[in-house]
Amino acid sequence: MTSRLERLTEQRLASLERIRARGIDPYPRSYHPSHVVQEAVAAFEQQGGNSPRMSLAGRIISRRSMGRMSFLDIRDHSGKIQLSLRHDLLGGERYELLQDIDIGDFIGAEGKLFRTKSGEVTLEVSDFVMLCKSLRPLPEKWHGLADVEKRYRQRYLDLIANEGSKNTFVLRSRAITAIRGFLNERGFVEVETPVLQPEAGGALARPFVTHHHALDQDLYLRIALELHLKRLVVGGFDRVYEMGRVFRNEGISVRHNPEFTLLECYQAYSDYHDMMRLVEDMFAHVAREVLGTTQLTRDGATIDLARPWQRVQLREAVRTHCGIDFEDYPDADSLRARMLEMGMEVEPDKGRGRLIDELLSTSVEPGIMQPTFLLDYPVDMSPLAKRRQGDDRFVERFEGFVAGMEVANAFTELNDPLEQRGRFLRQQQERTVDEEAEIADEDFLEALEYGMPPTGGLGMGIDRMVMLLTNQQSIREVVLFPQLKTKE
RNA sequence: GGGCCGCUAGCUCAACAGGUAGAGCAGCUGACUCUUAAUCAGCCGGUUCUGGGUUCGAGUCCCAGGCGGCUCACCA
Repeated sequence: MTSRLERLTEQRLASLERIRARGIDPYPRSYHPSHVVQEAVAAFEQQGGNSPRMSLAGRIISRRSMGRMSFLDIRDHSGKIQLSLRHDLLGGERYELLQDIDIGDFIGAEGKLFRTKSGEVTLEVSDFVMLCKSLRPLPEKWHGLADVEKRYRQRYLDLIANEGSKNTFVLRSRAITAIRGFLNERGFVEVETPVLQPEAGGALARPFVTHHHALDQDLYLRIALELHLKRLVVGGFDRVYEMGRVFRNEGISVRHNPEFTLLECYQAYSDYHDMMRLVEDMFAHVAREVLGTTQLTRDGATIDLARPWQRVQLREAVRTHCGIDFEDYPDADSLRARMLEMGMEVEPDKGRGRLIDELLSTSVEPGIMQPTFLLDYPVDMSPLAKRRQGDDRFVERFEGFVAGMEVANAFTELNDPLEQRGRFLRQQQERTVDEEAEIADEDFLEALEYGMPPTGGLGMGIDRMVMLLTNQQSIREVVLFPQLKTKE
């Protein structure tokens, strides 16, 4: 380390030794404050300025010293408060201990609250104890921590220095609680299914591979929750969900972290119309719980998550946005030719489904601001969804979009085991040219053969939902420890 | 993986056209019993991301590399 930081640390180590020399433990076991800061202030205001004796604890975040009187600001999880420490009240020995107390240390303090001349509620400290000595200087109080890389690598500093960042993650937690509450209220049962799997199915994505030594077998980190949750529907969990981490070995971007949190839920005796209703209600519920409103502001526009969301046929949406009716092009070759003709860059290996997906993600998705469901996807994009009644080319599937971002994906689940097997086979045939095709999961197929009731299923990216609710443009701002390359 | 941009004190940022690397905060010493971005006086503090090169002289120009941001590609 550089000499400057070394010197600061040396000074603090010297303080630490002086504290020990006084017979004080700088790292005591516990401290039980009578109040948290916010409650203490609220009680004081309520009682018209009368204060009982109380104790508070927190990290020192700033300090103003005027000789025989000092003010410290401390902060706990609920807020910050000013402490007043006076030489005449504490006595010389106690007051001198302040010499060895730095910004960043934790202390516990007891006394009574009063209001200063300028009106700030302040604890008049009659005694205080050291709770933890800090050996490194905190980021600067006024500008906070701005270095983006440092904010991600040392998130704890970001949380200390930037209140907004902390608020984002508190909101994330509340959103997740709200989702659980919403689903539990409706009779859904939360479960946990394996992260390590012999085959990574349920989505089209490149998995991470690992190895189990005792079994001497390669295992994959899951890329979706789908196939196990549907096994549970077979097993009689009529309403089931899991909110869990999935892993995709693909590019990293402002919308993609290699591991992210996915909610999937399945409701027996339902179809994708019911799932649309569920998505509308869930978004509105969560927004009300964490924001107190269903309205968001994004890029200066107001977005209202309250239902009803717009419903547009995918085919219509693609046709209006880029002038291609993909039903005029029944195979990959003709569609690709059309796209090339329009000047689009097209990977030569992509199947028809992936080409349509490209049309969707490049021309349609970015333009959708208000909550919208695109419905009825071509069957070749969706091997796990049930066909539309009366039109074999499409499946009953929708994706939900808000602010140019995909936030939900749902369908009427395919529960015909023979057709499911056929769909898997077709995917595997395409696999020779397309690495990320769905793999036939024999165990899953066997489960389906026992019979799965008609079921609606839904997947939602929690990180993206939090991005919406917190108006963040990057997924790294809503993931506490985003994936970064190791230094050196 | 491609393109563009960035990396200077613990933190936030300066440094013209290539000419002794600066400031604020934090820290240290002193003064100060209602301050709150406390104030006042003084002081300390640098591998300018790394390694090469050009030059009398490089934070600055060139080459290579590292890490990050944005973007494109990739991506259920």
